[in-house]
Amino acid sequence: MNLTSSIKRATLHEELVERLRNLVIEDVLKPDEKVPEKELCKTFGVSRTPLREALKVLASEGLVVLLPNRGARIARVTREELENTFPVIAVLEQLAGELACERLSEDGIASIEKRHNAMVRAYEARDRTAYFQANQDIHNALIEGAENDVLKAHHRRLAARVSRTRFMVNLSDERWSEAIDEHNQMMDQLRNRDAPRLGQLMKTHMMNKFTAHLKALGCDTE
Amino acid sequence: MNLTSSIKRATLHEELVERLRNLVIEDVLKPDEKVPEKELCKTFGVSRTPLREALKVLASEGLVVLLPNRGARIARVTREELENTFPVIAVLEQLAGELACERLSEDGIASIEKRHNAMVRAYEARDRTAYFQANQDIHNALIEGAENDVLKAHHRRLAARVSRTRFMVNLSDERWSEAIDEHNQMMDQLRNRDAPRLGQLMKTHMMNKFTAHLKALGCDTE
DNA sequence: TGACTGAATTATGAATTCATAATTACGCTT
DNA sequence: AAGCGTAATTATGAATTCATAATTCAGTCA
Repeated sequence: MNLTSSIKRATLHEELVERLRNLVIEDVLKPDEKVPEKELCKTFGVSRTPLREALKVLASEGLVVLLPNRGARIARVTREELENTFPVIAVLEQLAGELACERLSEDGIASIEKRHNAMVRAYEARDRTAYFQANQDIHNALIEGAENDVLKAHHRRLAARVSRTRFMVNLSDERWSEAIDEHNQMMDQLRNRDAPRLGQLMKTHMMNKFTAHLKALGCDTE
Repeated sequence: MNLTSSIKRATLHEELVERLRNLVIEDVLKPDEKVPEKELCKTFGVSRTPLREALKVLASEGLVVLLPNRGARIARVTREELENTFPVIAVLEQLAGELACERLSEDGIASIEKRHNAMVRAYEARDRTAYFQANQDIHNALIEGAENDVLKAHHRRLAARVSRTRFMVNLSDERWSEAIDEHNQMMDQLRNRDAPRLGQLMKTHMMNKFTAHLKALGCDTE
């Protein structure tokens, strides 16, 4: 147990960054919507100063857009931005795969295998929710296994940015089966501890995922 | 000429973020030093509010550390952080190389070749300053040529974080000659438009650069 | 002399206030 | 009634104020 976890939160703006980020990611605050400064101040019971500080941070993360003298709006993720973000996530996951391959303990690999099996079972039961959860667990475990905080932080930021669109698309049966196949190959290479091959597999897996994702979105995201 | 370039700056905090970032990168504000809030307010002629907003943003970028009720300090870059950052920069440059290879116009390649030749001349004249400048120009041109703002933004952020240490190390003659060799190979593959090979070259070039960098730093960075 | 205590000072985080830009509402003209 | 212009209202950015936490410094006692 982490010692700092019991400490509530040192500063209001940090807490607010966290909360506002979740509101954006969970799509409570919708794209292009104006951020209701006054209202949020009331609901959180804080003054405008810390809230505005938090908005500045979120703006630097790209989650909100600040228009001078016209307040903050929730950033809209354009298709172009998705197309730019995905390859970056892919190479970060490639690196994560390579590093995790070298650094994970046998127990760590076993733990990922457990999640992998859970994911396969979810697929066989066609349980999308369980599948998405297990899938995300695996990717997170690999990022964690890379033991590189810089990589983790940048991956996290990028993932947050596009996570909203994940809920907007449906996984086709064809792509789903492909994805499972790719994950099986990844699991094989992880067990082999073949870092370059796992990295390559993860990169192409992510790119395939994104291609399917974009295709499912169609062109109406702009 | 960019139309927005004539507009001074919309908000104080944006301008302050920019200025403070430069003060950190240019090592005017030194690692572990306390950020002199009051003093900076006077020199910039602003109140504490926008300055503190800027500090929050810089903290989210990792350039400063905020200690609750104890103000802000300039972040110290540890050896561990360097070791984590370098591979991430390397894979981003790999991706940049791949994309630039596909997207650069012939003129764009010619322009890089000009900078490349300038770099080689600087090497032959053993002009370190000119070399570093030309070298950075080439890398920036490749990032730019990738035409991916997300990649560019994350690369920029990471580069800013480690740029300070660049001034701390001396390039050995041996490494310098190796670097020129690597750049020649990169230039060849760029002309060939062999994206995977250029990407691979850039990744290993960066990793070699970093290895030399770390070796030159020794273990006294912690 | 040197470490400890506690008051004075200073710095920090957050609320409030203030000036100004943007938006809305209203009346006026055609 | 539609469009324009101006006044009222509101929202925004930034300065100021205020409460509190941290630091400094003087005085005390071992």
